[in-house]
Order: sequence, then C-alpha cells, then structure tokens
Amino acid sequence: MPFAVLCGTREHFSNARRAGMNEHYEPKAIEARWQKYWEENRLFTAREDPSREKYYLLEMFPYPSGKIHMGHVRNYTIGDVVARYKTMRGFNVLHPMGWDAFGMPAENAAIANNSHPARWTYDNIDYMRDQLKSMGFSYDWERELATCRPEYYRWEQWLFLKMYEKGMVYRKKSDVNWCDACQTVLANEQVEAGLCWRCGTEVRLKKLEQWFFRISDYADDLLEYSDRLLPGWPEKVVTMQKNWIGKSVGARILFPVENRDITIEVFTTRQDTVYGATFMVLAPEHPLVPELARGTGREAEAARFVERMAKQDKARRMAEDFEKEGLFLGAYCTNPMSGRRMPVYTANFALMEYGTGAVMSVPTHDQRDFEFAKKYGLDLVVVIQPPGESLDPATMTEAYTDDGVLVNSGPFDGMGNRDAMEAIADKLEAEGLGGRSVQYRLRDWGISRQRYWGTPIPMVHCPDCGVVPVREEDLPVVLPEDADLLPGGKSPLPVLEDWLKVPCPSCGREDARRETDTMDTFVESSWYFERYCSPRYDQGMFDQKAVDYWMPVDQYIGGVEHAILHLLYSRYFTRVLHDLGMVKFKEPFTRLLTQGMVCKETTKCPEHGFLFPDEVQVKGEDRVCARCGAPVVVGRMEKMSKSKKNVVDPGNLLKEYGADIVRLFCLFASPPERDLEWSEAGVEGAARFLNRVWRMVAKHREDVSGAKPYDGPADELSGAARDLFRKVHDTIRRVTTDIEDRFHFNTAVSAVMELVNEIYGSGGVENEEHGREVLAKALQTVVLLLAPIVPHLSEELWEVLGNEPSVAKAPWPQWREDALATSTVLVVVQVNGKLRSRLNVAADADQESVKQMALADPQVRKFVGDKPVKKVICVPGKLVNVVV
RNA sequence: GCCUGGGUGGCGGAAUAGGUAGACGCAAGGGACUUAAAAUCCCUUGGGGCGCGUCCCCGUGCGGGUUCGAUUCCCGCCCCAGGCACCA
Repeated sequence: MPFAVLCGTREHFSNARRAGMNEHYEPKAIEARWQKYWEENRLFTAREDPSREKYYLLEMFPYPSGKIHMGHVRNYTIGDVVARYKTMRGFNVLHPMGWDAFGMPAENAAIANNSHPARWTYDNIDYMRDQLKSMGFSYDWERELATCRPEYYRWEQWLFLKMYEKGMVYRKKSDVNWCDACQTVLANEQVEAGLCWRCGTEVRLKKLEQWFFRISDYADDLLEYSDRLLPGWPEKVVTMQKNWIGKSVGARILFPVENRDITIEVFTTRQDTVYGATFMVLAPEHPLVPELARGTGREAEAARFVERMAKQDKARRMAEDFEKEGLFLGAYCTNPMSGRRMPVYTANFALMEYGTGAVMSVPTHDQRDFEFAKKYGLDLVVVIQPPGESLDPATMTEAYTDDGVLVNSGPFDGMGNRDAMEAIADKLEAEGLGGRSVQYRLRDWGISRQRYWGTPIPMVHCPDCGVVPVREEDLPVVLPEDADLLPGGKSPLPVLEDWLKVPCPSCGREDARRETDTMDTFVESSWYFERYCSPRYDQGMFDQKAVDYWMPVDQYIGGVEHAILHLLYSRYFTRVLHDLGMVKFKEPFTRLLTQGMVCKETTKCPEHGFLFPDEVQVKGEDRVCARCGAPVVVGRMEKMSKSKKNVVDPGNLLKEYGADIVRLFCLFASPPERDLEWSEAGVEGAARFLNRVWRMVAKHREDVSGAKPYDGPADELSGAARDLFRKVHDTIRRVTTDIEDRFHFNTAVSAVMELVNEIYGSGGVENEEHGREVLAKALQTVVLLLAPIVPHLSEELWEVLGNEPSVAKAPWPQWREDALATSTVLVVVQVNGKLRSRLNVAADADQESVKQMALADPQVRKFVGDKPVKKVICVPGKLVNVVV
C-alpha cells in the first residue's frame, strides 16, 4: 500500500502542498489566475478557418442597465457551457458579446442623476464587462460592440437608405400608440393589453407622421418558414409568432348601398354564411360612417357616437366583458348574394385596423353578431344546419359556428359549408362581387421614436424637395452626444439648431432640417449577430466572407420574453438582407433555446411592503422585518424583479462564492428551459460538491502521479478497476448525450456526481492491475467533463494532474463500448406485471434459460402458485413477466 | 374563450424508443472523527402494514380505456404558469 494511504489525509495534504496544491479549494485565487491566462493567451479569439467546421453560439446581448442580474447569469452560463463543449468537440466556435446600448432607461437615468445618457451607458458597459469577465465566460472580447457607437449605427442608417430606395420603408400619417410617460410612439408589439410594455401607462392614439418598415410584405414568408424551417425552435415560440402574424384566409365581398353610388367592402372568413348576413357593421372610425349618416337625420347622433367611441380607451375596449354598443346609421345596403336589405350600423366591436373596417354580420353563425342582434332586435336567418339537427332562430341561445350543410342559400342549398366556401368565392369572383382574400393581423413596423438616445433616421426635410435621403457618403448622421435632455425627458434634437440645420442633399437649399425621430432600438438588435462576424469592418455592414462563413447562428439562447418582438424582427431583417442580395440565408437562427426565468419567493412586511432578502431577519423558525420586527409574509415563487424585491445580486454571489459555484448551481437546479428556483441551500450544495472534487484530486494525487490514464481494452481489467473503468465510460456517455441532445446540464452534473461518489468509494483500486492508470483516467475524466461547466476549477485541477493548459482546448473524452459491457445483468421478474423478484444472470444467457430461472425462483413460484402460466414475456437483459 | 407548457417524496428535480418510479442534490435523522463545535466521511429517509423480510398493500393531479405491463399512449375532466384575445 502506498505510503500516503497508510498515513491518512493529513499526509496527503502536506504532500499536496509541497507540490503546489493548496489544501483548500479557494475559488477567488483560482478564478483570477485563469481569467488572466485566457485573456493573455487570447484563448477564445475566433478566426475564420474554412478548413474547420464552424459553430456560432449566441446569447441575446444585454441592455447595459447598470449591473448584471441573475437572468443574465443563467442565460450566459448556459451559453458558455455549450460554447466550451463545442470547442472541446473540435468546432471552430464563435461566441461574441456586446451591448444593446440605445434606449430610454439611459435617458431616464440621465435625468435622475443629472448625467448624460452616453456617460451613463458607457460607465455601465465598463462595469458590466468586468462582471461578465469575472464569471469566466469564454467570449471573444475582441469582437465586442456597442450599438450606440457611430461605427455601428452608421450601417444601420446605410441599410435604412437602401430599404428606402427599394420602397421597403415609407412614411405615413397614422394613428399611433402614444405613451405620455415615455413621450414616444410604441409599435403594436409593444402595447400589452392597452398599456405601455415598458412603464405600464395607458396608451392613447395620436396622429403623427411616422416611418414604417414593410414587414407585412413578409408576413406569408415568415409564416411559411415558421412551419417548415424552424424545427430547432421551441414549438411554443413558433406558435406565438404564427398567432402574432395571424393569417386569415377568406373573401372580400362588395355590398352596394341603397340609393347611393357607394359600395361597402367587407372581409370575411365565412363567405359560406353570406346568405345569412342580415345587417352591416362599420367601425366607428370608418370613413363611410359620416357619409352614410348624411341626409338621414342621424348625422348629429352618429357624430356624437363616433366621438364617444373614440374616447373609449383601448384597454377597456379589449376587456372581455365589454358591452357591445352600436348605432343605426339610417342607411341600407344590399346583400349581393341573397338580395336582402341590410341596415347599416356602426359599432364599437368593429375594428378599423383589421380587414376593411367593415363586417357583414351573420348573427346565427357568429357569436359577436349574435349578441349584437339580440340587443338591437335584428333578424336571424339560419344558413348552416348542423348534422342531424335543425336550428331554429327563435330558440337559439348562441351562434352555431361549426361545420354543417347550407340552407336558405339559394343555389348552394345542400352543399357542405367547406365546399360552399370555395363555390361562393368562385361565384363572387365570376360576378365581380368580390373575391378571395387573405388578411394578416401583423401590421407594418412603425420605427419612429420621438426620443434622443437612439439611431438618427438619415433623412432631411427640405421645403422644396420634401423628404430627401441623406447621401450615403455623408453617413453616419452622428447623434450629438453633447446635447442635454429637455424637461420631461423630451428629445433635444428638434431644438438643436446646429445639428438640425443642414443643406438639402438634393437641391442644396440651406435651410433644410434633419429628421429628428430616432429608430426603435429593436432595429439595432435585428442585425447585430451579422455584425459580430466582422465587427470592425468599415466598408459595409459586414464582410461578406465572414458572414458567409459564420452565419447563420447555430444556437441562439435567450429569454422567452423576446419570442415575438426581437425574434420576429430579426427574421424579417434577415429576409430584407437576403432580398438585397447581401446574405444567402433567410433564417438567422437555426436553433433556439428559450431559458426559463429565475424565480425566488417574495417577502413582504405588513408595514414596509416588499422586502429585499437582506431586509429579512431570521429569528428561530420565523422571519421578521429587519426594520420593525413584524413577521414577514412569504409569498409564492415569482420571477425575480426589482419591484418585488425578490432579487439576488450576482455581484454579491461572486464575492461570496466565486463564479464556478454560481455557474454550477444555475445548471444543476433545473433544466434550462424551465424556471429556476433560487435556493441558498442549493448554492451551498454546489459549493460542497466542488470542494469534494477538489479534495478527491488532492487525496489521489500521489497515487496517480506519473500514471498514464488507462485507455486500453476493458477485458484486461478486473475487480474494482474494471468497475471503476465502466463507471467512467458510462459517465462520459451520459454527460455527452445529455449535453449534445438536449442541453440537460442538470442530469449531466448528476452523472459526474455519481462518478465522484464512486471514486470516493473505490478505496484500494490503485492496488489492482492497472489500478493507478484507471484511477488517473477517472480523475482526468471528471475534470474534462466538468471543464465546460466549472472552467476555472477544471483548469486548475487539469494542471494539478500533470497536464499542460488549457483544458478548454483539450479534446472531449470518448466512451468505449467495450468498457460499458457487464458480465452479468440484473433481470427483474414480474408476475402479472408486478415486480416480484430480481435475478443476476450472465449477460450472454439465452432467453430460454433466463425464463426457466425466473419460473424456478421461489418468490415467483409463491405468486404463481398452481395457477397455469399463460404466457411469459421476455425483454432480453431487462425483464421477465410471467402471466398467469 | 383559443393556443402553448406543466402537475411525480418535506423541497429542486430524475426516469425520451411503454419495461425496477423517486437517479443526483437539498432538507431531516442517526453514526464516525473531535475536549467541543464547524468542516469532513459513512448510513437511513414516498406512505401504510405486519410475522421486520431477497415481505405485503397503496402510490406519478382526477376518472375511464388500450396493454402481459402505463409517470410514458388514447378519451374525458380539474388545477397552475405563460402567450393571444370583440381579428370578422
């Protein structure tokens, strides 16, 4: 027995210390050391190399809000494991990081601190960069970018001009969603239930001249690819995008107005019910409303109604219990199919933004129309009969919206309604009464923002020439960084005369003025992944060769909150670049992982409201408010948020535990796509495990020094060495498949924990034939498998075990099939499906003998008794089920 | 209302070709080491029952079904989370 084992752990430690291994695991020293090593050796600098297979791993870049939060830590830890794993698997990995640096919080903070958005932003970037570096993420920092720098946004302006040239951008006066608090316009996507997505203020409509991107031109393409070409995306996200695009296939139908030379056009998805249309409803904003009311004696009433509806705020109008209200305009139109005379109403449930703003109402087969008809006593005509039933308008309590057979529909009677849809669409087209039509919920992307801290829109307003694009050679239009914000957070751009006044690019007139709107910050984040491929390139948006090599992103990782906005815009932008001939692909992100939220229970004091974790004191079993001593109400697990104060600051965690422990906890506590519940005890557990790994290496270091990790055939081993060798390879297999197939790092970590437990329990293995080599293999494997997860500790132990740095560039271990084989297998025996016994049988035993062994087993016989055996089911190497 | 997920011990979570439910960790309990504590190491731990066993019964939200066998597949419900919502 080696000297060290006889003498116990104390001797081990002194040996270890003599050779330079610290007795205790000290994360801080180790982490600083290896972060420096990585940086000095430019270990994660990515270079194009066509001879190697590339892997582009991207995490959603952060907004530089001040300091990183747990959501960042989790997101970037997941990404880092994949990046490091892929590197070890031999891929040429691109793993960049940067800053989504424009946006309103910078302006708000500047006002609050009497500072400047630029100052605030750059300071935050510096601080957060340090934080990310101290997490040990394997970013190629040489590619870092910040979207608020002119070198970045000049290419965004350049693209804007290209799009303008191609008619992909336009300007129009329109009702926009206006947030008074933010003093700006919001895209439809940024309005949540009638409230501003950022500050929760009620959004109101305002008429403004706005710039729009024609994203709706791509609605069908975006939709089609959602189904066919995004298999690497979570179904949930694809579904959300599909719903958002909201394609409806139907028909346009023209309804002539009685005694007037006016036609009302409607869009419907149920042209099969056209014979049942008994009245017409127009949106209150519909231009025909005042016109139709004219001369009917109802003008004043109609005007009052429209005004009142306009004041109904959007939030209430969308509420479920909202009362349907309408007004008869005094006019009639004619149903072109049935010839029926239909009264024309205006009503609050018709939306001007969708379809044509007019609805043919079929109260028998549409629930909204049904409710409206009941309220105003309008006619009901059944035109679809359900199979085996006969609806009677007099007794109907709700609309029938399912399939059936047409009645009261002239030549279409007796036809199935699905067929009737086509037949009626044909007839409409043939007779010029309308035709097939497709509508989308998705509307064009309004990108104008009346804010300062954003990319200036490169346009000029000339009194003579109108709106004129800035000349390409005059880019970038630099945002003046010395401007001070106006009271109320208003943009200073419209009053900055020096900046504002510019000669007209077209006629040269001196008093032209710049566009003062800036772009929605979602524009910057719609192409940053392409810019990362060649971030310093100054001849265009990106270097073609670099983009051809790196793009598309192989794996994108971020929060599900961007499922619609950012991801849809990015897909749209990539199509624009594609159609401009700049990229060869349409989808930017091949695979997408949306990680769950980081949650923690809330704590609330009856007096002081929500409490931060450090405002809660533990008194025995109870928790009390640190300020007033009142018992704390512990709420349910919720997403960490400043407003609920249930937050944990990664900065403090880093100080207390170091990066590896925090990383390990984030990965081990739950699989990435699910929510992560914060647990202090869990972090302690992670710390304990890493200490255990450290001590394991310290303990066995002497045993394995000079021993070459065993890589020979399994059958030259026996006893404990053979068992350990099997466990090593089984662990390699499990960890590899867990990471490779489904990013289940939690089970990967469990597997390594099992291996570590086994090594602890394998005392004496070093005395076996090849025992020291197998032990060396086991220790080395633990370190290699942990390398992507806890990189600093792994680097340190890799070196301690006598290897040259860096483990980050070491090849990922391979498992040997022959090592996994066992001489005997455990076969479970069931009687009628219930577990009754277990048998250890030779791995190569034939089925018949296993069956006989099972039937002979005393436990089995007890349950079989003298009942006749009907059937015996054998699953080789696993199970025997005796059916009696 | 519609569309996604999800419901498994005291807790986080395992079990992805239908085949030993509860891996791994946390918490709890017991033991070893220590003058003592911390740390560490080892053991126990779904519920119930008794003859304490290689024992029996129950058990993966609820109710049915398919199957030799169901956490896994099918049908019908309940609950939780997220998304969409008067979109014609």
